[in-house]
This record gives sequence, structure tokens and C-alpha cells, in this order.
Amino acid sequence: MSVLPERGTKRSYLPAEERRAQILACARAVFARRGFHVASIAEICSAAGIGRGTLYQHFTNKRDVLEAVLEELFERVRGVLASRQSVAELDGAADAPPALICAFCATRLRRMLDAIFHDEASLRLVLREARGLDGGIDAILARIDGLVLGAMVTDLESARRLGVVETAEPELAARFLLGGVEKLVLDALHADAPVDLERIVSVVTDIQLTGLLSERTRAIGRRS
Amino acid sequence: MSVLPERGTKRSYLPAEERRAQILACARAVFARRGFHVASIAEICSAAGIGRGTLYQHFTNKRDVLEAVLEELFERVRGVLASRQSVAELDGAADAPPALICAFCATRLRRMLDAIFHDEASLRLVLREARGLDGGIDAILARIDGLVLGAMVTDLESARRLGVVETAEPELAARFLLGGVEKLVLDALHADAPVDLERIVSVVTDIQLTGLLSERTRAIGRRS
Amino acid sequence: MSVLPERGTKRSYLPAEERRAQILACARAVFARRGFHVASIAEICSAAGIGRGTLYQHFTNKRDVLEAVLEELFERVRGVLASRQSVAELDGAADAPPALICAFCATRLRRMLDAIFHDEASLRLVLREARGLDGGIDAILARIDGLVLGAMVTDLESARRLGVVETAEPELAARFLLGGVEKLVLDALHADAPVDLERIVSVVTDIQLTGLLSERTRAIGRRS
Amino acid sequence: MSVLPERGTKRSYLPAEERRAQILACARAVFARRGFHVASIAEICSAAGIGRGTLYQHFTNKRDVLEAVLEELFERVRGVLASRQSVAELDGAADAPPALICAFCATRLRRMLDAIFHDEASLRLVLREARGLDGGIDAILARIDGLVLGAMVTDLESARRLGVVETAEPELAARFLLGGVEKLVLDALHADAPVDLERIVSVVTDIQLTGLLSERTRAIGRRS
DNA sequence: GATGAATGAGGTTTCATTCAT
DNA sequence: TATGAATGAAACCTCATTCAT
Repeated sequence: MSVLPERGTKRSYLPAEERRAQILACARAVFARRGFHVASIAEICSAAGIGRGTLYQHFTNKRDVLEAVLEELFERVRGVLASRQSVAELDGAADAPPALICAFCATRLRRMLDAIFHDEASLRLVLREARGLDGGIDAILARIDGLVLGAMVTDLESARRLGVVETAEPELAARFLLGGVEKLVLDALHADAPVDLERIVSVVTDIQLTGLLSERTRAIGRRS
Repeated sequence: MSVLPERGTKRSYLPAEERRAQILACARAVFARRGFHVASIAEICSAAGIGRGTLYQHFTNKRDVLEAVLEELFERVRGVLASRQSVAELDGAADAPPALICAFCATRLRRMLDAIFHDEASLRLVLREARGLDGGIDAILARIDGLVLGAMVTDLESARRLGVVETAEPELAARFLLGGVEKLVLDALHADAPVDLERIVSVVTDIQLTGLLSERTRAIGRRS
Repeated sequence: MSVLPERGTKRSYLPAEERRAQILACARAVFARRGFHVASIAEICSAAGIGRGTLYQHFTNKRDVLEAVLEELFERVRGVLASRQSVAELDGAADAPPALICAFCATRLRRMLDAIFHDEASLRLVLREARGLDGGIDAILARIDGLVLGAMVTDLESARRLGVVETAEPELAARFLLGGVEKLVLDALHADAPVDLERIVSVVTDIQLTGLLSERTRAIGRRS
Repeated sequence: MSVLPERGTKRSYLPAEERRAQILACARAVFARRGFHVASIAEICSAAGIGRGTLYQHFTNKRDVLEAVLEELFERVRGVLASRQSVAELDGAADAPPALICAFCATRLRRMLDAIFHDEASLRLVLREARGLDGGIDAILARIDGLVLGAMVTDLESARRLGVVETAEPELAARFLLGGVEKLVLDALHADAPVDLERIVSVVTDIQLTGLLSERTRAIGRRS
């Protein structure tokens, strides 16, 4: 992850833009691996192969660095969401069988999450970075969350309009789903297991759409 | 939350046991409010109305204090779970209508979560405390998580044996549910809104058991 | 000036009050010798024979230390001025010969300046410490100045009421005198010469009271 | 005060001589406004509209910049003093009335001070710049002081030879006068009031020449 | 048991100065 | 000649921990 300069060179010169981006990349990795508080500026700088002072020519603060990392992530997520096709445009969904719908939803969810969970670093950052730091960090994390939830809610409402799902509280349902996925991902991270987003998403979509009740029990419900 | 000594007394003497418990109570509050890294020993001590040195007669470390707080929580959760009635013992469940089952599950889940979410402090602690600190903290958090998940999995398997639910992956399902609840609780905390655990649990149980799909779509599924 | 702990002792314990006073004494010396910006906290601490952290248990800031030093000086000057006898009470002054009056004024001025110029350290501090630091430093320096000027103005006005002096602008006259003394003292300090306050004050008082004009020229003035 | 390059030009090329002079002008302003320690190289450079590296092609040091600024000032003062008419050449002074002499002295003093206090920047620089920096800065400030004091002493001695003034210690008298003026100017600066050098000089000259004693008291002196 | 003064490692941040372009 | 990216020494400050009282 770290981008060290060529061996033997004392200094490496980069245009400000590039240097900033490089620092951001290293910072993301370090923050993700160690957490904001434990990570030190020195760590980030040595990961980037630069002196400590250099970092401060591009960022005013340690917090500013984290903010920039998250801002970048925010932009990426926004970009991905903006370029998605609207569910509403899908015709014929109303008459599709459940299995097909599940598959479609899973894929669609997967795509979106890929934007956030683009790399393990971003993922760890968003999921477990200590909230409660002063300044804009909470706000950005909230904005990212809002972006994702908003997209999910939009989808749910479109689906409801198509008659595919029924839910009185799309907000809650979206949050619930997202929370469930996050937990599964976190646990995988925590166990140092590879994150099989594909499988997680498909299982989770299935549960949320179909529900856990057995067909037998449902039948009892329909009878009464 | 802080347990200050009587006014006017310079020093207050307490038997070791009590003092330890008192410190723990204050520490839980402070850690919850500020997070492990941001909270300072001084903060905890002044909340407890004691000198900084006193804390070190009962704990070896800042980390040790957090560990003790979590250990205490762990014991409480274990106690609650140990005293629960087994689902397996419930007869007649197999023929109950879905609505009744949902209500039952919701209540049961609610009871368990109450143990962890006993007070806002415990709750914030478990949900957002930065993982990744060296030492036993991760382990304890994992043990608490395991306790809860274990209970949920046991319930799910009992229910499956009764023919009430169908799930190939009770582990995943349990984690998913727990994650969803946690997210909803966290978001409420984060918005400084009161945590309406009652409502959260009931909505969430409903979604997970019944699923979001409309009856119309399900019918299509049954036809094919 | 530095108050080092006994040799061989690792730590020396002092009641907060005393430690604070000791640090202040050392800080005054160091600030005086090196100037606020050049002086470092480390310097002050090693002069006081304490660790760097100890200083920060008594002061919040480097600036706070300087402020405290100056505040102390302010209080000392105020005390001295408060205990002075009023000029107005002196009877018979109206008919005293000029030489006597000069001597009296010189002594009185000397007493007052002794309070400020109590030691070389205070003196250097007040006279040449960089003004323009944010915070209360300017204000305290101004208050000290005001104290001294106020006392001088009061004296001048009493003297005028007694018919001993004539001046339309006691404010200006006082500032002028004080400025003149300060310059002479500064120059002495600067040349590393001992500051003969006795002589400076007497010469300066003489010039300001009597004036430089020759008796011959004055006579011309009286004639016309 | 800053001499910015033409708008739209990325780089502006100047012959070394001019660039140096331009930097000096900006540096004088910045040092005056902020003080040597607080002023930063970056500040000076951005005031001059140049890159930080450029400054180091004309000066070796931050200190070197201040030295150059002061050296320039020194030369200007020397020039002004060199072109003054000698007091000794003035005839008839011996029989002039005191008021006329005061007026003459005030004007003459005013002229000289104008050279130093040419602009507010120079003035602040000379009066309050922290002494005690290693290197030649103290020396230059002392040389400037010496220049002015020398001129004043010469004047005083000429006047004494003409019988206009009486003073055993022209050195002290000159310093005293200069100190008094400086204080008044500093206080005005400090209060952000405009510096009315005209008035300051005339009041101060009057006090120093005539003295504060009332005519009544003087008469007592003459009698005895 | 309790205290709070003392400590210093360790972190962040600044800024004069260098140097490749 | 001009630039501004890079540097790292050095400063300030925090705070968990120790220890004499």
C-alpha cells in the first residue's frame, strides 16, 4: 500500500496534486489498519516515504487528513450511485418470480456496496472508525451513510410501487439491511477471514426478501 | 452518574471491593460518553471523586479498567441468558399463526437485548468502542458477541426443529439480525434520539421472519 | 537563580504553592535572560530542576507562565505604591529651596522604581519583552505601566497644587520622565554595566525639574 | 506596502538589485508589524509576491534580512545627519530669549527624528525589536542609537559653549531626552493612536530645557 | 487506603532552509 | 532567476503512570 520512493534517491519531487493523492492513499491504509487515534502522523509519513513536514504542506491537521480520506470516499460513492440505472425503468418486474427478484436485488446491492467496500481499507474505515471526533468527521460519515441509505430507500419505494415488495417503513428496512451486512463484514474482517461480499449479499438479500418463516407456518397464516 | 464523596470530607475511605465497583461504574459512563482513547484517567477519577493515584491501586492499567468494565457486562449477559427458558420446551408452537410467532420472538429478543443494553452506557460501549486495542479487549467483546449470537442460534435451531422457520445458515441469520438491530440503535444514539428498543425489535423481527416480498409476488413463486 | 534539587535525589516534592512560586522565579530569570520567544520550556524546567510535565501542572501555557510572572510583578508594584505616603501631606514644601525638592523627588522616584526594578530580571522583562504577543500580556504590561505613571501623575499634581511645579501636561511629563529613565537603564543593561539607579534617578530628576537652560539665558527670559 | 507582481504573470523577473530592494521593503513592513520572531519568511515572501526560495538567493538568513533592513535604516540616518548644518555656526544664539531657543531646538530635533521615524515601520522596528538576537543585529541597533545620540551630544556641547545651556553630563541628558521621546512614541503606537511627533517633540523640548519647577520656587533658589 | 506532585516518552505541529526543476 | 516541494530539527504539550507522603 505504501508508495516508497526509489532506493538511493534522497528526495522525490511530485506535483502537489499527486503527492496529496499519494499521502491520502497511505493514510487510508494506516488509519484502517490502526484506527485514527493509534495511527501516528509519523507512521503515515514513513508509509508514504516522505518527511513529516511534507504532510503538513498538504493538510492542516491529523484530523484534516482523515476528513480528506473520507471525503474522497464520499465522492466515489456518490459517483457510483449517480451512474446507476433506475429500478423504476425495469419493466416486467411485477411479474417476475421471487428467485429472480432476489438475484436482481442481490446484484444491485452488491454493485453499490462495492463502491464503499472498494478496498479493505475504506471498509474498515467506514465501519469501525471511532465516531465522536470533533469536527466534520461525524458529518462526513453520516453523509456517506445517508447516500447509501437514500439509494436503498429509493429502490425499496420503486419496488413497492411495482407491487414487488410491501413495507410500511422503507427507512427502517434499509437501515436494518445495511446494518446486517456491515456486521457480517466486520465479523469477517475481525476474524481475518476474506470478505466474501458475494455470498454475504446473496444470503442476506434472500433472508430479507423471503423471510425465515417456513412455508408451513405461512400457510397457517394464509388460512386464518 | 458520578458517585461523589460526601461534601466537606477531604478523603473518603471505602473497602477495596466497593471502591473498585464505584470506579467501574464511573469508568463505564466516561468510556461510553467519550470513547476509550479520548477518555482520560483524570476524567474517570474526577467523576469518581478520587485522586488519580487511587485508581491505580485497583487497576493496573487504563486498558485494565476497560477490560473490567466489559468483563462485568459479560457476566451480566451470561447471567440473563442462563436464566432463560428454552424455546424447545414450548409446545404447540408448530401450529401457531405467524403473527403470534413474531410477537413471541420479538419479546424474547427484547429480553435478551435488554441485558446488554441495560443502560445507554453499556450500549455505547459495546457498539462503538474501537476494536483493535491490544490485549484482551477484543477478546471480551468477541465473547459477549458470541454469547448473544449463541443464544440466538440456539433459538433458531429449536424453531427449525419445530418446523417454524427454515434456514440453512442460522449463524449468518443470527448475525444479520443482530447487526441490523445494532445499526438502528447506533443511529438513534447518534442522532441523540431516545432508543425505542421495543419498536426496533418488533419491526426488525417482523421483517426478518416474514420478509419484504409482497403476497402477490410470493403467489407467483408458489405457482411455478 | 535556579533552584536545583539536592544532588542524588530523584524527585523532590513540594506543595503546589511553593513549586509554582519556584517555577515562576526561574521563569522570570530565563525569560529575562533570553526573551520570551527564544526561551524554551525545557530551559525553564531544567533551571527549576524539574521535568517538563511538572510545569504544565501549574501553568497551561508558555504564555500563561509569562503572564503569571508579570502578574506577580504587578502585584508587587501595586503593594509598594499602596503603602506610600501621600506627597500632599508634606507641609512646608511650598517654601523649600529647589535643591531640597530635587533631592526629595529623586528619593521618592527611586523608591518607586525599586519596586519594579527589584531585580535585574524583572527589569529586563518589563523593558524589553516583545510586546504584541496575543493574550493578556500586553494588557498586564500596560497595567504595570499605568500603575507607575498614575503614581507619578498624582505626585506631579500634588506638587502643582503646592505651587512647586508648573506643568500643563502632567501625563506627558510623567511618561517622558519614565521613558528617559528606562532608556538609561536599558543602555546600562545592554552594555552589561551595573545599573546605578541612584545616580540615574538623581541626574534625571535634576534635569527634568531644573531644565538645561543656563541661568544667563533664563535671565534674558525674565527681562523681556 | 507589499509590492505584488503584475496580475496574471506567473513569474516576474527582476534584476538582483531591484529584487533585493523590494524584498527589503516588504520585510521591513512585516518585521515592524509582527516582530522578528513572530514574522515568518513565508509572510515576507508572500508580501513580496515571490516564492520562498527566491528570498534565499538574496539573503542567507532570516537574520540577514533583518540586518539588511536595519543597515539600510542606518545609512539613511547617517545621510540625514551628515547634511545638517552645525549649531556652532549659528550666531547670536547666546542672546536669544528662551522661547526662541526652545523653538529652534524642537525643530532641529524634529528633523533628526524624522530621519529615523521616516515611516511607522522603521519606527516600530528600532523601538521594539527584541534585542538579544545573536549576530550583528544588536550591533546595528547600537550603531543607529549611537548616531543619533552622537548628534544630540554634539548639539548640546555646542549650546553649552555658546552659554545657552548648562549640563555636566551631555551624554546622559541626550539619552534621557531620546528615551523620553521614544516612550511617548511607543505609547502612541501601542494605543494605535497617530504619532504626533510635532507635538511630542515640542512639549518634551520645553520640559527638558525649561524644567518643571515653578518660577516661585526658582526665585527661592536664587535668593539663597 | 488515599493522595496529588512528579515524570518523560511520545505525539503533533511549525518553519527556516535546501534543492531539483 | 524563480519556484515551491521537501525536509527534519526543535518546539510545545498531553497524559498514563509512579511514588513519597
